[in-house]
Amino acid sequence: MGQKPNAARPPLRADARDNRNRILAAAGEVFVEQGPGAPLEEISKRAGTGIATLYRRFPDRKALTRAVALDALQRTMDEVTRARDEEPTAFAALTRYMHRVLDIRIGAVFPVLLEEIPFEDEEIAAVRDEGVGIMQGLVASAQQEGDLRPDVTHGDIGMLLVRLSRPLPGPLPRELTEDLAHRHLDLLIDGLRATAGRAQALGGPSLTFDDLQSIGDGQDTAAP
Amino acid sequence: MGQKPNAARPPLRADARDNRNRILAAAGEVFVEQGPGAPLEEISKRAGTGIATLYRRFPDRKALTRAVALDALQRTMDEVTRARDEEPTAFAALTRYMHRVLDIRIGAVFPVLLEEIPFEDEEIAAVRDEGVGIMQGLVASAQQEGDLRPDVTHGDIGMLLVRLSRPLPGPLPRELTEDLAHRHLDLLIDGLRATAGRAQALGGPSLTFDDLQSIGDGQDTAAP
DNA sequence: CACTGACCGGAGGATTTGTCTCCACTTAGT
DNA sequence: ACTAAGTGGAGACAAATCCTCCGGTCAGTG
Repeated sequence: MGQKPNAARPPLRADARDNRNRILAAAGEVFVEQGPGAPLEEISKRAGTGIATLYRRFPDRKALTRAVALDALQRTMDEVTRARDEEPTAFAALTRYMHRVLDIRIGAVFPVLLEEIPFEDEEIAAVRDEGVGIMQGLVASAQQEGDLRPDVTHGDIGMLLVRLSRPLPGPLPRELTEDLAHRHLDLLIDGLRATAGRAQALGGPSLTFDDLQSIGDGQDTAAP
Repeated sequence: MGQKPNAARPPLRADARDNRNRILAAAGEVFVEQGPGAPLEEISKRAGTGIATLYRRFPDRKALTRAVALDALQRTMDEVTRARDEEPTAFAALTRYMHRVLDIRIGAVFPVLLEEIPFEDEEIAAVRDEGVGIMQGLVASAQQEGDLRPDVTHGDIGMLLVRLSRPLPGPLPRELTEDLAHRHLDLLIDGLRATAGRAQALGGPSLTFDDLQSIGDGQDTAAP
């Protein structure tokens, strides 16, 4: 488990391995900035390699997309696990995790995944579901401990992270928009806190991750 | 003032006027969903007209973009003015305004404006600055009245609106993402409220609209 | 009702943009 | 020092998009 079916591939040479990682990182950035259809040449250029190198490691766009998604998901898993284990309260773990997600920017990569990769992809689904499960647990705990307002779902948190992760369009330099994202997340976290004199409960649909999944199923983008 | 230099154009025929408006509306939607580079044919199709009609009214992409931006800005101006005049408190006006902006989705159109239209465009700058001025006034009042936390700027609010306005990527139907946007705005508004026992002030840069403007000046997207 | 000039749709040529392959050159690893 | 793995970039091919042209239609008027 955890190895491609067609195993026994000789390990990459050191420099090739480096290049592969650089391409993966660059692809993450470019997908976040320009969307999942961004030109692959842009990615290879940003990685400092030729276009051929990219195609050698990832036979087509789908393979690259998938690798990026898997990589980001795994890092996110790491973060949520570590946050849960190291922070004193569930709420603290949640906030720490949220800030870290902004840094990874998986929030912005994740929707790409949703659009381009079938929901059934096993390897991805496994990592994803485990991470979602942990998050769900944190949310429930934080609500039981009275720190997190009871009317939000882990789906809300996920979607808010997506919103905050995406870079603001326009001429702002990247570093600045990232600082702003953290600032705005702080603002949001204050809104997530449980408070005695809350005016009223939230309106609108309170979706969970599973709801999103079932909605996604009925979709089709085929052309005649 | 307020009329194109080359005035005295005969008024459009009724059906042509209709088409023009439909194109404008469709362009707004498509730009929001697909970005400012979206194919013009998609716009004309969604407006229910032929591509030629679009080109007849708007000689090129820039003209269309500009018209969309101006239209959205004017509606936003309307909303902020009305909110200020009709609501009992500045904070109430602010929240009402924010919800209305989500409906107009100018938040998502505005960055397009920033990218495609020169900052010096007089007609646009006039409407924009007036709207920004009113917002700035509302923020200051709400802070003086003790309803709005003192460490946010009108720039924060504007950028948060941009974040919330943009549709979530992925297969969610449009209506659903809009409902969710309002839900999440409510969450955010609770974070914006002034509260006695606030943990700590916000970190990160606290930019105003003017800061954004001066940052935008030093940009260039020319090709060799 | 009949007329006419404004208005319309959509086919299609030109052009830009992106994908992916091939091959002569370079370099890590023994 | 040797060699198999790795590399880069030109360019053929394909797709998407722009924008114009022209025969047909319809709103508005007398």
